Amino acid sequence: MSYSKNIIDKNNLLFHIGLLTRHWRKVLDVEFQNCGLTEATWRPLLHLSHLGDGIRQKDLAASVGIEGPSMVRLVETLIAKGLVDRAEDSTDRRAKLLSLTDKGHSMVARIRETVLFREEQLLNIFTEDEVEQLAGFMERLESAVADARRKGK
Amino acid sequence: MSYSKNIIDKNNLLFHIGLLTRHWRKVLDVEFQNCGLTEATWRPLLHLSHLGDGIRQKDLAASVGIEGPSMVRLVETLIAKGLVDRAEDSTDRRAKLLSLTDKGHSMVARIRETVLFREEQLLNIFTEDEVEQLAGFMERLESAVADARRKGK
DNA sequence: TTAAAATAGATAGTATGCTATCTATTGTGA
DNA sequence: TCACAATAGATAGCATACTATCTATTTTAA
Repeated sequence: MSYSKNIIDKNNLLFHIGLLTRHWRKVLDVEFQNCGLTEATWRPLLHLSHLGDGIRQKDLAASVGIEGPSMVRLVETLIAKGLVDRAEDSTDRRAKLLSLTDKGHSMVARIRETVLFREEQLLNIFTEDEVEQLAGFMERLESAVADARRKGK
Repeated sequence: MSYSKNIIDKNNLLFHIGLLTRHWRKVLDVEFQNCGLTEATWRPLLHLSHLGDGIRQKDLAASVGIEGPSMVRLVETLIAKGLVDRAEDSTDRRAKLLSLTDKGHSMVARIRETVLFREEQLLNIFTEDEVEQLAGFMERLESAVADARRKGK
C-alpha cells in the first residue's frame, strides 16, 4: 500500500475518498457556522424542503442516508432552532409529520445559495464531461458497495 | 438539487461521495469485527508498519490524516489490545515513540490481506484505465479542497 | 377475533472525529 | 542568560454516526 501524500492509486483510493469527505465537510461547516448549522443539520432541511411538508422522520432519514435514531436528535435540534415543526399524524398515531417553519423556509433559501455556490465552485475544476464521468464512476461504486453490504449481512 | 437515489450529477456528487465513504467503512468494519478492530484502529497499524517503528504520535496522526488528540485515544486502544508499544524518547522528553508489538506485526499481516483483498475486489468493477482516471479526479479534488480550506482560515 | 409480527419513533450506550486548553519540555531571540 | 514562543502529548467536552433495545401503535394471519 502506498502512503504518499500526493499520489493516489488503486491501493489508497478509498482512503483518499474518505479523507476528501471529511475535509470538504469541514469547509462547508466553516461556511455555515455563522448561522449555527452544520452539514448534519442543514442537509435534512434541504431534503425536507424537496420532499415537501408532512413527511415522516423515517422517510427524511432515508432520504438523507442516515438511520432513524440519528435523525431523532437532528430533528430535535432543528425544532429547538425554530426551523422545523413536528406534528402528530392523525392517521397513524405512531408517526410524526415534519414540516418547515417560515424561518426554516428562508434558511433553506440561504442554504441553497451557499451550498450550490460552493459545490459548483469546487466542481468547476472539472469540465462537464469529466463531472459526468466522475458521477458515473460513483454510481458504479455505490452500487458495488451496496452489493457488498447485502452480502455481509 | 436532485434527490434521486440512483442518479448522481453535479448537484449531488459530493453528497454521494460522503454516503459512499460511510457505507464502505461499514463493510470493512463488518469484516474486521471478529478481530476487534475498526477502520479507525486498523489504519494506524498499517501506517505504523509502513513508516517503521520509533515514530512519534503526531507523525502517525498526520499520516493517517487525523488530529493529534484523535490519535491519543486510538493509540491507547491499540496499547490496551497489546498491538502497539509507546516508549519515551530520550532525545526529547515531550515525545513518545510508537512501535508494533509482535502481536501487532501479525495483525498487520492479517489486515493487509483483508483490506487489500476487499478493496481490490471492489475496484475490480473498473478497468485499470478507469481506476487511473478516477484517481486523477480525486487528486484534483483533494487539491482543490485543500485550497478551499486554506482560504477559509 | 385476537395473538404475534411489524413499524415509528425515542432512549441509551458506544465509537470516532473535532477544537480548545492544559502540562511539560524544548527552542529562540533580546 | 532568560523570558517568551513553539511543540508533543494529554484531557475535556462537543457533534455525529451507529446498534440494540424500549414503548406505543398498527398490521397480519391463524
